[in-house]
Amino acid sequence: MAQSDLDRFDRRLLALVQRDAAQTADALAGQVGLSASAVQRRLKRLRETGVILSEIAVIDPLKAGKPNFFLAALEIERERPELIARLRQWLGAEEQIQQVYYVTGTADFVLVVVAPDVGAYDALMSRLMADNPNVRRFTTNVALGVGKRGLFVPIAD
Amino acid sequence: MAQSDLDRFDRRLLALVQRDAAQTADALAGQVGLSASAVQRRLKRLRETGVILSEIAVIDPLKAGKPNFFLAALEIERERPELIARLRQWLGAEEQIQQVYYVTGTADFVLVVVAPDVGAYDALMSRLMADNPNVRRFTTNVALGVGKRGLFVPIAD
DNA sequence: AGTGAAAAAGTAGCAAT
DNA sequence: ATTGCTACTTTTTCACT
Repeated sequence: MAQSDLDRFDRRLLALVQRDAAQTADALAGQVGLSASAVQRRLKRLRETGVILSEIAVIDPLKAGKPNFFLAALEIERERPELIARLRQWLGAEEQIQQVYYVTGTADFVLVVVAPDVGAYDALMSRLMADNPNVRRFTTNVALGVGKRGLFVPIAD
Repeated sequence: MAQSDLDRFDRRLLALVQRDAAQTADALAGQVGLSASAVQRRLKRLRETGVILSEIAVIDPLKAGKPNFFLAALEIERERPELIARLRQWLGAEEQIQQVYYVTGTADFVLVVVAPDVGAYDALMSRLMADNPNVRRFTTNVALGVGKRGLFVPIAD
């Protein structure tokens, strides 16, 4: 499903379920101006075509787990592009690595890492360096707090 | 509800619904070893006590919206702590600012920003600087791609 | 896309542990 | 205090218009 396949109703639905995926189809129907079954059909299609990747519960880290957040900026040797794919795969497989951004600028990759404590973070990053020789160095910013945490994607309406 | 109030069942439920919040209580019940009604009660309680903040649909940015991601590192004047609360509030109110981390190190705040294009990002950051005089400067990393995007919080089992 | 019936899931009360 | 069961209600699913 390409972006152009999303009509106004789909886009409005996506905006709504990104904020609250637990709403009933009936509630959504009222907001977008369709019947409940039309909403169901559209949501089903959006899930099947991968526009909606998943529906997840967002947990308050202060109330469950009390993890620490770290931001790591990796600098890569670009001479060996074949190693980059391996690195991406490695990053994707680590559950403590929550987010991976491939960036330009002072760094090449920026990671959002969540770990129970500094020791676990250190252990993770040691493994990262040991397993991926093309990571030249990295810098870490330790998060003292998290002000906001979301995955909202704005959709042109 | 403090963390210590979460027993083994709660923790296992949280681990499961963080991956898939659309599962039925019956399916969850089988995985944690409780009845469906016990699961429902616990989930309700976890929502009411704010351990579960929300349930959201995760959208594939490439298939909907095709936004650009930016990582902004803000450097703050610490001389006026009263302005920091205002800044935090400002950041929280902006929908394009998806995530805010309060960090130590080279920067004070790191933002994950999602915007339709560079122009929208520039406009946002101009407003940020205009409205918050205590932001001394910021650096931006433009994301060429996003390798992974999640909010999973590991919970000691 | 909407309608309506059947199936499934969620909610609430209750006895038992 | 919390479980599992059961009756009840809501929501989803699906065939049909």
